[in-house]
Amino acid sequence: MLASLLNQVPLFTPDDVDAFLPLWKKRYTVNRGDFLIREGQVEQHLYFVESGALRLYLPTPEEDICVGFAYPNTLITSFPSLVTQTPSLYCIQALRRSELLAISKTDFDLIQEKRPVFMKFWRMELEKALVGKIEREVDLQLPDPVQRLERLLRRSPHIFQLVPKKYIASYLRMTPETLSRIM
Amino acid sequence: MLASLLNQVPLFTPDDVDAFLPLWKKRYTVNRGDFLIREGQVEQHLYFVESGALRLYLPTPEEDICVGFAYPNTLITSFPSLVTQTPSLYCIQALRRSELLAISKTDFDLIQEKRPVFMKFWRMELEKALVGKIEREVDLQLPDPVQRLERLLRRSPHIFQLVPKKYIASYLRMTPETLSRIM
DNA sequence: TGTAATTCTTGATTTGAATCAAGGTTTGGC
DNA sequence: GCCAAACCTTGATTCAAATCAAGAATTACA
Repeated sequence: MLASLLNQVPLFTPDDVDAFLPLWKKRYTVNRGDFLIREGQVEQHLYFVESGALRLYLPTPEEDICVGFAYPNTLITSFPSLVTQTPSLYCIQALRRSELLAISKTDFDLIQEKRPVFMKFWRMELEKALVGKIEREVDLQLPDPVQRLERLLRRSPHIFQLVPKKYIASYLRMTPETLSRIM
Repeated sequence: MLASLLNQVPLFTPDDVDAFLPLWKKRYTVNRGDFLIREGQVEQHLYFVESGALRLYLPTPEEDICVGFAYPNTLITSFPSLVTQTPSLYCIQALRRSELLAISKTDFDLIQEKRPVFMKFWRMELEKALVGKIEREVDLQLPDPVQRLERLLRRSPHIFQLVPKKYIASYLRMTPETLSRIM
């Protein structure tokens, strides 16, 4: 599953893939409600979702702010914590029973040093992620809830099947009631 | 100016810096109101601001949505367009007379291939940018305008000196009237 | 499969930011 | 240094989304 995805990356030779796959050493199965990481912990892993669904959110005194979702074939981590190795402000919680593969930061850093193609790969992934966040930044600034919804429907229609609407409402910075009324 | 900044990057040897600096070939001086890039153009450069101030925004039928600022010692570009080499949705406009240095995408890509340290440098810059955007994503989701303002005041107090408040208001997704009332 | 917990929907009401408007201030350019 | 343009402030009013509330539908899992 991860294998077939990596084999589709034009950058990688079969040998690159063979060097990479064994680094995804840990296999996690989490139940609905379980946490991959909680606020205060330092993120040590990058996760690949094989099955299930998860939410990434910032807990605040008032309410949780949902900032992302993960589902099969996507990567997830508490990125700021992983990069800076400081305590995470974010939590990652399973919305249903989920299976994940994990690679440690150490192993990931090492293979980037050993094989430049992985640094290039990661650079490209970061560029894609940044482009996505820039689009998201615009989405969040739209004053009209209907427009915000439309843009998410266009960009990620599948998440409406995978994730309870109340989390999507938070992600779209509106109440569940408002989302329900405009859907 | 750019030189002294690059010399502070621990990653770089003096030789790296010597190889990099000459690639910043073009020098632009733009007047207040001038555009570095307009919607529809394909971004070819990464810019370094030596003096002045600029805004990065998405023009929409209703209103401009301000998504960023640049000021001395910062980099700016229409990132999605630069990376994907597709027409830019964004505009970059000078808010006052500004002086910039520019490196072409081609030269930047080449030096990353030639000298791995530049790939590493760029990866780190991308990581920083992504962490910044993740913080910004949370800022934008805060329902209370006062909290949004507070977070910007904490993170970038200097821009209040550099940029007209009406653009800051847009950046904070509120009207100039609201910003004026809460400042 | 049955039952409890969770999530979703719909209606009534409140509230706070947007809008509209006008006067005052600062800034840019000649 | 002067003038026009741009920007900011403040007040009155409007309006759309949040809140409050309750019942319906769906989902989890024993």
